Amino acid sequence: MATSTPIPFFQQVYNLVQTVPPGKVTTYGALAKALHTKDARRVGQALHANPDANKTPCHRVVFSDGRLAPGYAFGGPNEQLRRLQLEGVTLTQEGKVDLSAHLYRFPASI
DNA sequence: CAAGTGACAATAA
DNA sequence: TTTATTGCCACTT
Repeated sequence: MATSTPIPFFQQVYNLVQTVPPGKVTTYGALAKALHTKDARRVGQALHANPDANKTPCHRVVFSDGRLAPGYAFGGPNEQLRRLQLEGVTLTQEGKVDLSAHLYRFPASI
């Protein structure tokens, strides 16, 4: 039968980000790989279009360098940084997330 | 329908 | 080392 509705790419991003546990972070590129795509930009677009930050921990998503996003949609990058610290994420002197300690690994596939 | 837009990442200089 | 450029693709207008 058919009629199976293909899940929009954005929705898959939200769904995947929601699987990231607190105290852990992930990168745009990692999310893109988990979705079998090459563009981390689509992931960022989805998070920016994020309708509900309370359901989508977009603050747990950082650059491949471990840096925070340039424009957090709900209070600025400062808010994102604060949430990470509240969850126990440690930052380096450069203000970057310690990916070596908090980078989350996704399950086999989605 | 076509063009524009964009929370990135990798490479070049 | 930092800055600039390119590639890439789904969503919005």
